[in-house]
This record gives sequence, structure tokens and C-alpha cells, in this order.
Amino acid sequence: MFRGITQLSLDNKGRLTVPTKYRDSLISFCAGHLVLTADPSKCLLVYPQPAWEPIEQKLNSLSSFNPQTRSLQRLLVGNASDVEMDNAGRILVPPPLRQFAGLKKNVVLVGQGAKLELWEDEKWNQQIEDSLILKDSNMPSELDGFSL
Amino acid sequence: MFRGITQLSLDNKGRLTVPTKYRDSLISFCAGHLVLTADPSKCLLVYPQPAWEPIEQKLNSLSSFNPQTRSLQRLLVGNASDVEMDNAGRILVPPPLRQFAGLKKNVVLVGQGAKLELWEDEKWNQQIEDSLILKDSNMPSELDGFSL
DNA sequence: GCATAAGTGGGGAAAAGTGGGGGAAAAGAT
DNA sequence: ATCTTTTCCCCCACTTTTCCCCACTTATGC
Repeated sequence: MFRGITQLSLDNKGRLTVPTKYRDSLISFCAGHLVLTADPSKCLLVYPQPAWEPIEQKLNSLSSFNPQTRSLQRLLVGNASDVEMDNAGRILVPPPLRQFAGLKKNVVLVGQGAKLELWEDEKWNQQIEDSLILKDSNMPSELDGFSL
Repeated sequence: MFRGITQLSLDNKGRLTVPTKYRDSLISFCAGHLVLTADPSKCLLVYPQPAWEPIEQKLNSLSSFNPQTRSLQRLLVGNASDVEMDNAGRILVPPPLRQFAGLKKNVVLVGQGAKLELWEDEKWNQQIEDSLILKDSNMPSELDGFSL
């Protein structure tokens, strides 16, 4: 399980050095085989390949006549991209995905359980700021009886 | 299964070079025999020929008295076109389909499970942007309990 | 402070993309 | 029916990009 935030930079070829703390577990878990895709929040999602497969299968099994579903399929499956870590522990972020998430040089990699999120740092900070003004009244009922 | 997006261009003869990553599996799966047709979203659908057959049979089996069904049959079966990859891995996109999807030079080929979608690049970007403003309230119940 | 490991950048080889020309086959016209 | 014209397809060569590997620089720990 991934947690925590790492500040990183893309080199001028668009490569991302995966932090050492994740590298060994990624190599043993999926031989460095990752899947990158687009998230509606305009960041990228980074899955170990085995964790991605069931999600893609679920998406592909849904009816393509529902416009909402179709859009999700296009966003997630359509942007999904297989990438391999090179032997320096780097991955190449494909240009279309870099463009989608507005990644320039400074990015943050954020652990989120089974996956990681990759954000342009400004967008990440903005997103954190925005989340602070949430009203309690908007809390989903799933969280009833739950406290920190 | 196809996934991911590839930026491509049609040459001035209207030919499309199929990306290498798909070429081998297309040759072994369907001997380079593809079916292109029109999609209601104004893109083109690209099926390996064996994957297309059951879809066409299903469409033909539906009642042609329902106007919606009839329209679907006309759009999909009516526009379906057999194409072969040449030995440089290129396919010729028939002019009527090129016109339908507004394909000029810059296009994107998008993996969607058993099929591929071919978009004029501007239209694709527009479609992705539009999908980001989706409301949760519109999510189909199929997705209850599903998360990324 | 030195040694080892990690991060960064660049260069080169191989493969993939691109474009054009020539030939064959088909269609149309006389 | 034959000749002419056009379209389509296949092949070859050139250009571009991508990926992989190596070397240098920086950080960290002993």
C-alpha cells in the first residue's frame, strides 16, 4: 500500500524517477510494469499493472450506450498506457498524458492505497486548498459514525 | 485488449499507419483484416474482423420497426467497411468515413477493449474536456460500489 | 572523509514513421 | 473488343523518433 507525498521533477525528456522506497516493492510485485492513466481531477493515476487489470475489465464490461459510462471508458481506458521502469528506476510519462495533467518540471507523487497519483505541483496545492473549504453538510452518509 | 492513445497522422493518400504495438496482435488475430464503421460520437470504430461479426449479426437480428434501432443499423452496418493492412502496416481509410469523422491530418487512435476508436484530434480533446464536468448524480447504478 | 548508492543527463543504435514512384488491374469510352 | 486512362496497391528508401545504456554528479551513511 502506498502512502505519503514525494516531490519530484521530470527531466527534459519527460522521465520520472520513481522514489527508492517504492522501487523494490514495484519490481517484486509487477516487475516494474505500471499503467498510467488520466483522472477526472486532471492528475494522472499510476497503477501496478496487476492492480489495473480488474478495473479495466470492469470498465470494458459496462454498457457503451450510457453516455456517462462511455465517457469514463474513453477517459480511463482510452488514456491508459503501459510503461516499464528502466534499470535506473525511471518511467517515461507519455506526452499526451503529460499534456493532459499539465506536467512541466515540478510534480508530486502521492500514495493512495493501491495506486499513486501524479500531480503538477501547483495543481496539487490548489486542490489541497480547495478541499479545506468543504462544508460538513456535504459529507457523504458513508462517513456517518466515522471520526478521525 | 486495446488500451491507450496514439497520436498519428493520415498521409496525403489517406493512409493510416497502425502503431507497431497493435500490429502483431492484429496480424495473428485477424490476418490484418479490419472493419471500420461510423460511431454516433462522430468518430470511427475499428474492429478486428472476427470481433465485428457478432455485433453485425446482433444488429441485423433486431426489429427494424423501432426507429432508434433502424437508425443504429443504418449508421453501423451501413457504414461498415472491410479494410486490409498492407505489408507496411497501413490501412486506407475510405473517403466517406474520413469525411464522416472529419479526419484531416492529425488523428488519434484510442484503444477501447475489443475495438479501437479513431478521432480527429480536436474532437477527441473536446470530448475529453466535456467529460470532466460530469455530475456524480448522473452516474449509472452499474458503478455502485466501484472505485478507481 | 571516504565509499557506496541514488539521481541526472546525454549520446548512439535500431526500429518505426513518412513519402513517393512504379506497376498492375480495373473501369470506361470509342 | 481493344485501347486508353485512372485508381489503387505494393515496395523501397529516407528521415525521425524512441529506447536503452553508460557515465558523471550529487546525496547519504558509515
